[in-house]
Amino acid sequence: MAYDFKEIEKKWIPQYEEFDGYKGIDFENDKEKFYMLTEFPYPSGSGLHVGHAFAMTAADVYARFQRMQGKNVMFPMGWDAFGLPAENYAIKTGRNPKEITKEVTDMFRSQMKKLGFSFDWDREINSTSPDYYKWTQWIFTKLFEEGLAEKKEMPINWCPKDKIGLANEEVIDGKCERCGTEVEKRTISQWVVKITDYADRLINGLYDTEFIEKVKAAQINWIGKKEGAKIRFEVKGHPEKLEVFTTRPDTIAGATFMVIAPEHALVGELLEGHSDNVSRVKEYLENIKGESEMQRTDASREKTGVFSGLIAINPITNKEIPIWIADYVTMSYGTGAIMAVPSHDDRDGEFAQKFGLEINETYTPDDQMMEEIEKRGMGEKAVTYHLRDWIFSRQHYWGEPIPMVYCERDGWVSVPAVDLPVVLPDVEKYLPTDTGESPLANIKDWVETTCPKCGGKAKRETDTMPNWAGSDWYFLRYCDPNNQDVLADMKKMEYWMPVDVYVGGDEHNTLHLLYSRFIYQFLWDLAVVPKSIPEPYKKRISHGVILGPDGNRMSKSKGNVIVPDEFVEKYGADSLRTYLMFMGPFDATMAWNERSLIGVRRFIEKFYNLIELHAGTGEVTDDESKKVIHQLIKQATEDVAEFKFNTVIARLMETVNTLSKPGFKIGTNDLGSVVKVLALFAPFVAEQLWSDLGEVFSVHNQEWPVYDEKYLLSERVNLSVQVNGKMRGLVSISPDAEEQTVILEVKKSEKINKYLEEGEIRKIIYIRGKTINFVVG
RNA sequence: GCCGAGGUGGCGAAAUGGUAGACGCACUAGCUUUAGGAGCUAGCGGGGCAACCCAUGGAGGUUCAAGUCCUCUCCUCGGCACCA
Repeated sequence: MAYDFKEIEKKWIPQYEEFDGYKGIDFENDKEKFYMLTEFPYPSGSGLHVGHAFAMTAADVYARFQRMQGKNVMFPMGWDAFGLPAENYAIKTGRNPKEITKEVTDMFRSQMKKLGFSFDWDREINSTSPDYYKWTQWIFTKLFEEGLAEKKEMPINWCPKDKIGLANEEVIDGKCERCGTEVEKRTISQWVVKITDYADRLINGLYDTEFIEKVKAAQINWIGKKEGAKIRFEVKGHPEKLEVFTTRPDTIAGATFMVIAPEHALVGELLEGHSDNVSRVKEYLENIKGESEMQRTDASREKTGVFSGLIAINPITNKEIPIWIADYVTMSYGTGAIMAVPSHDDRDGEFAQKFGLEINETYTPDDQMMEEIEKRGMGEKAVTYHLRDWIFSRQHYWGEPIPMVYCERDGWVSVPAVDLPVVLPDVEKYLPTDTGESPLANIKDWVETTCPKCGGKAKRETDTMPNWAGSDWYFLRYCDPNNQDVLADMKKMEYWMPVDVYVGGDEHNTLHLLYSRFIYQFLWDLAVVPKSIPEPYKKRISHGVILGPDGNRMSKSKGNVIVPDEFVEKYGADSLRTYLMFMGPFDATMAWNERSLIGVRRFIEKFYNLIELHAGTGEVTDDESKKVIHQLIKQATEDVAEFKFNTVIARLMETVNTLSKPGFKIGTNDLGSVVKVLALFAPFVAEQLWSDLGEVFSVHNQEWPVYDEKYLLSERVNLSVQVNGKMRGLVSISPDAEEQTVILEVKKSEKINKYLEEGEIRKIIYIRGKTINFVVG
């Protein structure tokens, strides 16, 4: 029978429904546990993307490998299903996002099964299920109770068209992600989570992990810890001193002016005063008000600013220095005020140049300066972070309701655990209201409630959580997905945690990864996760990106989107999976190429034919076949462990090419070993071939083959002969031949001898089994 | 500007400091007469009839030996960015 992937898939896919080989078993202490995690997708209406297929196939290959190595593997999957696209679709169609989510997750699940991912479906979770978000809400109440969440006035990105607050990540190039309108800054009351309290721990915790370098760097960079000093400058005629943050207190003698942000409190005070400069300051503020966030943060832009009329005193030089207002200084970093050292800082220099301010070229940085500053009480050492507190409110419908109640008497009160979850109510309209509140604000009898503390009248919070909330702790829920009493059973977490390998995309290296590490550390402080495990993820690796056939990032507008289903249909899931893993290194950026996929398809066909040819013949494997097969096993064992899948597939191809030549005899056992290697990549055809070899279901819970060194030893090896470092020929010789034997053999070759006779042999370097180099001169 | 990853045939890519280009795609020639994006054999970095010579972004260096290690430099991609 010829290879027919449709028949094979039709036959085997249903068999895995009841298959327990893919399930992780709690407390299976006879085996080593292995927790393999790949990011749970946002299930969008357009279905599983080829990027998902790529990342998940890689994780699947690795999970299968660990399983065959005899480990008890947990490889779960779920849905991160709250979010804007479902809400937008609901707004457009008037349909309930709950229904839409159900349809879409059903579609995703079925696509994943068709692709042969070995997920443990008993552990499936859904962030939009009340059973799940009960605990997302519970975590929030704890943050509040521990003083890490508070509601305060915060400037946010505001879309004037949609009348909605946007998170930074929802602003693309200064424009609203949904409608493309330029966003404005607006101040509204928002829940804020103090992730900055954990900044140092989020850095230090990285040293306990085996994250790849790039991920560690991205996190450290994002947190942006800077050590420096806070220094106070006297302002003439003003009672309060002006505090600045600087990383270079040693350069203070070079500070010839100061700059404050337009939002700085001092500017507000100034406008109430009678300075001659007030009108000019007002004019400047008016000018920059119209600027978008994007314009303001464009580093290449020419600097603008205005003299405030205020004069400060440099505490070291005692010179009077002017205070300027400029938008290149922002309130969100440091103190919103700087001492400008134009001779040392490019931006300050540029500013001084433009406005004709003094530049002190003669000063030199002074190592003792900090000591002096502290002694004189002018300032002290300080640390500042780029990481900002996490704005946790969204005025959207499709998210977890923030489980808080506002009482006139008691202020904000968290909903007690017994009353959780606060279920997201059904609404008529999913659009935000004119006031910028979430649609929940329209449901009177939901909003109006009683205070959990005093029993008096109170109102519910109508904002919902950001889409990061559900993914902050999902890896814990997989350990115990149906627990009604706690977020996950402690013993089960102790067994499964930490995540051994977490495969994900670079786009989540800062936000998701940092947020979830923060929440885990917070839960650790609450002692609701195992005390012995301070970090949730042992190893984080990031997968590559698949570009469209034109070499560009896939996008609907470019029309270069690859939909995996189409290729499953055309060439089969096995070919698609194997091609995805063969494209290049696991972490590289690679362009889609259908011709190469066809090449992989040819290989699978050839593989199929090879096994079919030998199956049931009762052959005894000959030495040459043994050698080829054991080389394959060795390379596969080593390379799969390092996520080097492309080279394993190359070796599989070589193996099949060699063994397909006439004359090889291969027994069932050895055929089985080769099928097991293929099973990682092409699970369905491997299952078929395993069955054709007369073996019992399933190839996927077999033991990984072990190679025997004795088959890898060769009697002869081609030794490269170099003369003065240049390759001059090969001699076929025993790999452990003595140097004298090699030299005798080399001398037999006229071709090589010619070079040896060009001079006297001064030195011979012989590397057994590899090379011999004659230094002639 | 900072951080990270890279630069090897027409293309995707391989190479514990030891035969550069495995494997795949595309291409060429020959054989097969083939309803399936076929199969088989051979060739396939550049130059040269050849012996050989030249080739891993560029320039130096270490070494018997460098794509691989070191120094400098150019470029590409990804992330962050008026970070004080």
